[in-house]
Amino acid sequence: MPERALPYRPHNHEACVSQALADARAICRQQNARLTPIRERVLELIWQSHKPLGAYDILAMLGTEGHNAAPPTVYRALDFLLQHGLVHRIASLNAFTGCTHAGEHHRGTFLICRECGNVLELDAPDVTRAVEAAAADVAFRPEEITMEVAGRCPRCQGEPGHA
Amino acid sequence: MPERALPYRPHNHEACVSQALADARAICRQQNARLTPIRERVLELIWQSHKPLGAYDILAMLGTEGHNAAPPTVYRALDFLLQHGLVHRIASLNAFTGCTHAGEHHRGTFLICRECGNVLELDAPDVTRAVEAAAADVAFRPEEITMEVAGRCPRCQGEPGHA
DNA sequence: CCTGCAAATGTTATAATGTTGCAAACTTTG
DNA sequence: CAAAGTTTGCAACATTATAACATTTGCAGG
Ligand SMILES: [Zn+2]
Ligand SMILES: [Zn+2]
Ligand SMILES: [Zn+2]
Ligand SMILES: [Zn+2]
Repeated sequence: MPERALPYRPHNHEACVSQALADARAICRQQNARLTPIRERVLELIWQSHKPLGAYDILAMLGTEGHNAAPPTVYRALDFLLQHGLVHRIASLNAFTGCTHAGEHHRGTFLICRECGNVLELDAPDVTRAVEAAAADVAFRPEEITMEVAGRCPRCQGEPGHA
Repeated sequence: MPERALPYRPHNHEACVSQALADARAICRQQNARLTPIRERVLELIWQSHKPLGAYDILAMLGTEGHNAAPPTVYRALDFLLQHGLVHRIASLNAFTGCTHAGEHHRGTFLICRECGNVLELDAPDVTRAVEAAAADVAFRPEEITMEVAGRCPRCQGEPGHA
C-alpha cells in the first residue's frame, strides 16, 4: 500500500480521499460487507476533513446536503466503519478519523496536535510491543489498545496556529 | 512510597483508601492547594470504588448522603483532583480512577478488564519511552499520553465474571 | 473586629454526546 | 414472488459535560 502524505503536509487531499474510498470499497467487497451510500458518504466526510470529526459534525454536514439524518444514522454508519477497520475513534476527542492503514488489522497510535488539531496516525510496532510486554508482565490479555498522544506537531512548534 | 496491593487481589482496601487520602493531603499541603471537604470526599469515593467511577456515579453517591450536589460540583472537584495528579480520567470509559502514583508526575498505562471492570494502573516506563521515541521520529512533541488497554485481567481469563 | 478580595460552592439551565425501540424500506435468497 | 435478513427512518430518551451568574467561605490587610 502506498504511503499517504502526512496530514499536516501540503498535498492533494482529493486524491487522498479517492484513494481511501477506493480502498474501502475493495475491503468491503473482500469482506462481503455492504458499503452503502450513507456509510460511504460518512467515510468520505471523515476523510475530507483533515481533523477528526465528531458524530454531530457529520450529522450537521449530512443535514446541509439535504439528507435528513438523525443521530442513529450516523452512529450506525460509524459502527460499521469501525467494525471494518475503516475509521478509528479517538476517545480523548470523542471524534472519528479515517484509518490510514485500513485492512491491515493494526493498533494505531495517534499524535494529536493541540494547536492545529491535526492528527497523525502512526503504525508503531515498538509501542505495541512495549504495551503487550507490560501487559504480559501482569498476565493481562490485551484486546484493544487506545494510544493517544496530545502535544505539538512539528509545524506548530515554531509558528503556532496552523489550521 | 509503598507499593499498594493490585486492585484485583484481595487486600485491605480501607487501608488503601486511608493511605491515598493521607498522601493526597500531604501533596496538597506541599502545593499550597486546598483539599476541601468536597474534594476530599470525591477522592475518597473514587478510591473506595474498585472500579472507575463516572461523574454521575459520584453525584448519585453524594446525593444519598444528603449532600445536594449538582454536576458542576462534581466536575469541579474532579478538575481539581486531575490538576493535582490525584486522579486520572479514563477517556475510553468516561470515568475517573485514583492515581496510584500520586505526586510522581508520571504517565499511567491503564489495563481495563472488560469482564470485571477493574482497572490496573501501570507505571510502564518502557511504554512511555517507546511512545516518546515514535513521536520523536516525526518531530512531534508529546505533552500528554493516553494509554488504555482493554482486555481480560488474569482472574477473568480462567473464570469469567468477577465483580 | 471589619472590610474587601479571591477562591470555592450553589443553582439553574443548557450543550454535547450517545442509545433504545420499533416500524418501514430495501436486499438477498430460495 | 415470498420469506428472511439487513439497513434505514424516526421519535424519544439517556448520559456526560459546561456556561452563566448568584452566594458563601477563607483569608489578608486596615
Ligand atoms: Zn488505523
Ligand atoms: Zn499542529
Ligand atoms: Zn497515576
Ligand atoms: Zn477481570
